[in-house]
Amino acid sequence: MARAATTTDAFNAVAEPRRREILDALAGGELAVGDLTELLGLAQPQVSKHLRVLREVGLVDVRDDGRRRLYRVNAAPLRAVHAWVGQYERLWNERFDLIDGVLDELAGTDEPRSTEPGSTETGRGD
Amino acid sequence: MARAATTTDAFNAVAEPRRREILDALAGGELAVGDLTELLGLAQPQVSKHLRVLREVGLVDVRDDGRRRLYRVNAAPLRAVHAWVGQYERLWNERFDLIDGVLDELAGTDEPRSTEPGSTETGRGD
DNA sequence: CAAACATATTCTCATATCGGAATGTGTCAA
DNA sequence: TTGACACATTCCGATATGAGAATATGTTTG
Repeated sequence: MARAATTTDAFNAVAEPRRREILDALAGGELAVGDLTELLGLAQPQVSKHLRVLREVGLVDVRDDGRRRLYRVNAAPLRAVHAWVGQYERLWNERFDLIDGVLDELAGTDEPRSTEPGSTETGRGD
Repeated sequence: MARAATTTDAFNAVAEPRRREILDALAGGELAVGDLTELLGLAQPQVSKHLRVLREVGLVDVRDDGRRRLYRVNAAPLRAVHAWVGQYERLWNERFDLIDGVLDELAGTDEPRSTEPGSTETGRGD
C-alpha cells in the first residue's frame, strides 16, 4: 500500500501548502479560479487540480456563474482536524498534566484528577 | 516534484492515521516501542518508522531506558496546525458570517458587521 | 457558426510513500 | 562470549502525488 490519497480526508487534503493558501484566499469570500491563479501565482491547471481535491473532501463548494466557477470555503470538514489537534492543547500549554497523569497511575488514583471538564481552555494563556 | 515529504511539517506527519494513533497512545504518557506495537496491533518495524517521522518533525521525544526506548509526545509542533485550523472556527460555527459577508457586499455596507471581535467563540454551541 | 475566454482533464515524469520481509545495531543475562 | 531481547534500518513493490505541457469542455460574444 502507498500513501493515503489526498482526497481521503481533510487531514490529507490540508497537508498541502498550496491548498491551505487556496482556502485562506477563499476565506474572504467567493472567488473564481482565475482570481486564485492570480492571487497565488500558480498555473491555472494546478489551481483547478487543487480545487478538485478540496472539493472531493468537501472543503469547498462550487457555483456556476456564467463561464466561470465561483468557489467558496466549507469549513465543516475541518472540525474533525480541530477536534483532534485540540486534544493536545493542554499538552503544549502545560507539561504538568502529562506528569500528573503518570503520577496518578503510579498512585493508583481512581479519579484521574480531571482538569476542568467541559472546558477546553486551560486558563493559561499559553 | 512529488508530494511533500511526511517529515516536512506537522501537517504532513499527522495526515497519516497510524501516526495519529501513536500520538494518541503516547498522550497518556511515555511508552516503549513494544508497548505501541501491542497497543496498535502493528508490526514493530512500521511503528519504528512512524516514530522516526514523528521524531523528525519534533512531535515526539525519545529517551533511552536500558534496552528499550521510551517515547513521549511533544505537542508543540501541533500549535501551528491548531492555529491555522482555528481561523476557520467561525466559518463552521455559523454559516451566517459567510452569508453576511456576501450580503454586506451586495448592500455596499461599510462596516462589515463584525461578530464580537476579540472572542473566538460565537456563543452558538454549534 | 467562429473566435475568445474560463476551467477542467489528461499525460508524462520524478519522487516518496507505506507495508512486509529481512537484516543490522545495541543491551542485558548466563 | 553467546544468546535472547528491543529496536532501527534497508530493500522491495505498488501506488499516488504535484508540477508542467497539451488538450478538451463549456460559455459568451460577434
